[in-house]
Amino acid sequence: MATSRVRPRGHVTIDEVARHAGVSASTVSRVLNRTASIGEEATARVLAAVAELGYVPQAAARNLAQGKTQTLGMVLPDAGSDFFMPLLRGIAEEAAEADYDLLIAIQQRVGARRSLRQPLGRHNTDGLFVFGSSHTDDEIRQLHRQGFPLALLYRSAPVGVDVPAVTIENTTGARQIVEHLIKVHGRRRIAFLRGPLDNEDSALRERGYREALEAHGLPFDPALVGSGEFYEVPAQATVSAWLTEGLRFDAIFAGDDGSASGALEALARQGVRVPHDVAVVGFDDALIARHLVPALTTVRAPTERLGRAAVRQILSLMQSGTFEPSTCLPVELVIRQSCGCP
Amino acid sequence: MATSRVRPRGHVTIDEVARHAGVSASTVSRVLNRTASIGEEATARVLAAVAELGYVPQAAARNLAQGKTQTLGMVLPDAGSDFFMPLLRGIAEEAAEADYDLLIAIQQRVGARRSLRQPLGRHNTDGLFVFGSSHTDDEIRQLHRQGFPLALLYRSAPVGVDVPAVTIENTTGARQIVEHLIKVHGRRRIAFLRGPLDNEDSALRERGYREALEAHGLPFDPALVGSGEFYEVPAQATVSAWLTEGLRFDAIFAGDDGSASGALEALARQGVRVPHDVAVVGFDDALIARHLVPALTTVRAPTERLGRAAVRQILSLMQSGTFEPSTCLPVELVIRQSCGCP
DNA sequence: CTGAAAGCGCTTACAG
DNA sequence: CTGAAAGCGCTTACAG
Repeated sequence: MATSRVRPRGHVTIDEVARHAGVSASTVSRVLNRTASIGEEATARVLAAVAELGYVPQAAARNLAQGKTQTLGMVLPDAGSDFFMPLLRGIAEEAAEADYDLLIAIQQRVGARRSLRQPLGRHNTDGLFVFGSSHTDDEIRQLHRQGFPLALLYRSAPVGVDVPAVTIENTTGARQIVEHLIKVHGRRRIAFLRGPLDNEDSALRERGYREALEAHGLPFDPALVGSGEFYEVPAQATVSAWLTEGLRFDAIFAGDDGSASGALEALARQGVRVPHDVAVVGFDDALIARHLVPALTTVRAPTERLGRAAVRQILSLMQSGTFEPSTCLPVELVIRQSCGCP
Repeated sequence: MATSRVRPRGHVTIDEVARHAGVSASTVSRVLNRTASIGEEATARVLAAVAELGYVPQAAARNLAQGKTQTLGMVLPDAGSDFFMPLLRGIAEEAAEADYDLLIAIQQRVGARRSLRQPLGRHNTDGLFVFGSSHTDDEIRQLHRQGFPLALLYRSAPVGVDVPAVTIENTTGARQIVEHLIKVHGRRRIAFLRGPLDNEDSALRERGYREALEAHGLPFDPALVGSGEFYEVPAQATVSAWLTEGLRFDAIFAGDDGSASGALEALARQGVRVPHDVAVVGFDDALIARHLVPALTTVRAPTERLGRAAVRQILSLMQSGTFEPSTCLPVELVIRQSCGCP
């Protein structure tokens, strides 16, 4: 029945290569993985056979034999703004350089949450990146307890959970940009548009905001803090409401560029001049920042670098068990016109 | 030596579940995969054991046994603009619904090109999405000849290559937006900023542009076609040069929103009023479109839908060998202010 | 409806 | 330096 030449799965196997090269499969494996020193001649024959047959090892078989997948997983929020491309690029490139694949999943929308089995886990991945609020503290704790390698992006580790976390200098960046408004532009009533209440970045940026006020003897006025949700629409609504109710302020520090954009929109609609009447600054240096009118002064978050750093940390954790518990990347003030600079 | 309770790989296997449920591994497999009808009682015991032990099948073992990976691959251009997030989301979600994983790779930068083995191929994937110009015609042809399931995104199939291709109504969209400039706003000297010369979208948009001119008896003037490269910087340079050399035009149809943004920038710098002196329109409806000043009139490309359609096509190809050779998704005119509308 | 057995394509002690 | 053999954890004819 079965013809010996038939290739049932449609791909070349290591045995065919071995036969072709006149060696054993073990030798082929060792040559390809450089996992033992092999004689010159045998090596040459193997390499020739591999090239001739176009052999590529089946990932599934390697994974099964080695007990690892050589794959890293990443869950992206359902939202998916332009913010994630640089992150993805950093992770994918750095992972590829270390010969790891990247499996991604889009977070299930709220409601359908956690319906079936988790898309990413130790059944198909050697490690997982956890972004911002894609997982709860408890979920992170549980994964970690199972001994599953994790790296956190844009958030720090829950207490007692010893995993690498890569973040940015939120507090410093926020303080610097608010101080810029105070010192360079003489603003004194600076409003803050915060992000979601459970968002760590937002909390730290608010801290920086308050530190800057304090450092310059300005009072903190709770009335000047409103909800921007890191999103245009709510930010616009908040600023419109402020204007309607006659709140006095001469600057707005938006928690991110999205809410800054909403703020600009609200101000423009009511004829408030930016930066003359009200200065506006943001955070992230998203793609739109340069295109807003006036061009947005903001804090640049090194997103791609952060992705790369996270890959290095998780690989280090997986390979040697050691890692930097927390890596905090510096940010950079990006001065444009919305703050009042020329 | 080896304790019988030791779990060397740190995960529950199907044999443990079988033992726990008092059945064979075959039965467990059948229950989980619904691949044969199993007695009620056995089913219940298996399910209970699975739940109790928290069993999740190892992907590698399944893949090896089944000869498939249940994974789809996607190569993203190195560039990685905000354009890709919706695409990725559409693909990832639709794939997840069909129980497929998504493996992504970032295209190697030019120069390092194709250095090692391909990151994505039949060794780790059941099918591959090919975006725009990420692969050459020859590469596509070769993959197809190897019988590897492919779906093309934002490009049509090379001649003689019978694979599903999902595109958008480039020509119609371009014709419509140019006709809008002609009919509604009375523009008669409309310039075109084309994309890369090898880009299919750009060629089709140029065709739509020319069709619109022709339909309204306007002459085609080669001087009015310049390079925008689907990118801000070159578009800005081209428009600046036009202005400097005194080229007369009363509208610009930019091949994409990125080049439209560059055009607006160039016009603003030289004090040309938009849309009063020169109307500007784009293509894609990227995130920045609404934020440009004036807000950009453009053509909306249904990127997420396109991703979903591509998944359905490749799955159909893989499962039944049948597919729509070409799916062309409708686009939609998005009227804002840069064309002259109020 | 159910199980024993073979097999998927690799890797890796073990032995030489 | 090299090979035979066992094993990774599943699935799936085959037999009953």
